Amino acid sequence: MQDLSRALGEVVREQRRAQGLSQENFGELAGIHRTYVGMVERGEKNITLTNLVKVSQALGLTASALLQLAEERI
Amino acid sequence: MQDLSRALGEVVREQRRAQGLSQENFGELAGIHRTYVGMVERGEKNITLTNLVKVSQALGLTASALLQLAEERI
DNA sequence: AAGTGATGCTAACTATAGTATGTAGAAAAC
DNA sequence: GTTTTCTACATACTATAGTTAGCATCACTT
Repeated sequence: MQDLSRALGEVVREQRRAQGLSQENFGELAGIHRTYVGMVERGEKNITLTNLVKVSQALGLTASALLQLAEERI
Repeated sequence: MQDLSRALGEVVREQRRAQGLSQENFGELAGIHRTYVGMVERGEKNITLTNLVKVSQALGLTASALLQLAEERI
């Protein structure tokens, strides 16, 4: 979903900032590239399950919990 | 995740069968190809968010709820 | 045992997710 | 006001997700 990707991006950005991390720091922590973090946060990417898990873990959340936060925004 | 994909596949298969649907019927309902349904159920695919949502909706679940069921199996 | 429906599996293709580099601009730090 | 940090964006590349067709097998039905 387009809306869901956008909502997910918002949640990721907020949670990342709440942890005081730059996109670059966060990317290293999650094991993904800094530019990709930006794309996800802007809702430009249709993320796969593996990367959703990476992002979730870096935020200290389960993938389902992160998704639920995104769903609540729609 | 590999484990999570496998677990997700198990859940999808069980839920689909609980609805009395073949992979083909389910595929049509979800808007995805029957062989792809098989691949997902066998945990061979790293599903994207859009397809996770399609599958979830066809099962009458939210994406986060479906994912949570999968996570509980690991 | 022949026919039918459901699923597994392979293989080829196309679309796009994911990776990486470089540039530019804004905001904060100094 | 210069430097540093962060992010957006363009572009190009490569990996793989997603689509499709075809064939094999299994279970059930008649």
